[in-house]
Amino acid sequence: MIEALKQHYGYLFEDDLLKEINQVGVFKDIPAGFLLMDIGETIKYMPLLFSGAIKILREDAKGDELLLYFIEQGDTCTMSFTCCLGNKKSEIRAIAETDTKLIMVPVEHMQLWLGKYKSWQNFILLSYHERTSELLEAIDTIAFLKMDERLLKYLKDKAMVNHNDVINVTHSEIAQDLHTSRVVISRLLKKLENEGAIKLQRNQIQLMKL
DNA sequence: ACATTAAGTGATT
DNA sequence: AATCACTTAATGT
Repeated sequence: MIEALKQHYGYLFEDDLLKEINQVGVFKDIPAGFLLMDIGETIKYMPLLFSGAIKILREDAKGDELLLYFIEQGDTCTMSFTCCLGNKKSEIRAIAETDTKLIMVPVEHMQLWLGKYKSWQNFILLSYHERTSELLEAIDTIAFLKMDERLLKYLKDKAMVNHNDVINVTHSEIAQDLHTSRVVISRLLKKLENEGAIKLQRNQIQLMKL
């Protein structure tokens, strides 16, 4: 496992830190669709991604979801950091978008390492910055883009994290992520298909031009 | 062959 | 852009 760590995080962390991560972390193989963290749960571990992607969702009062952003390799969940300081509960839901390999580090080490390792400090600050940017982007998307533009962005993002232009989703799953109705998605997808941007099949969408 | 789930469509608000 | 109501198509048992 230490080799895998070095391979993915060696360029970020010094050897001593890698060793510590290796000692206290738990390596996990997560299948696509697995619920990693739900709203209201206390966060005990922070994930360091090796490969794959995780989607981060917000939920409204009715239980409907809204996709905020994806986390990819080299990323961590900043929420886990914020929460461990105040022992707060998660305000987001995290679901594995693809099969994902990651290492779970107990949160109590995070603060310790902040003082001990400069590289860890940088990593946390940088992650913070990246997450904040992505949140702002998510807000912009919801506030300023129309549904057809949001859909197109969604498809592109999805293709990117999956490293594949063929996406396996149903229209209603998209509708859930974008917090709209299936009918609307079906219509917009149909329009995109007529424009030649995508190709539709049952449970599958192929992106033609990006 | 039948039931279930996914997707397409017109009409209305 | 959302909702309803209905149709058609694909898929599982």
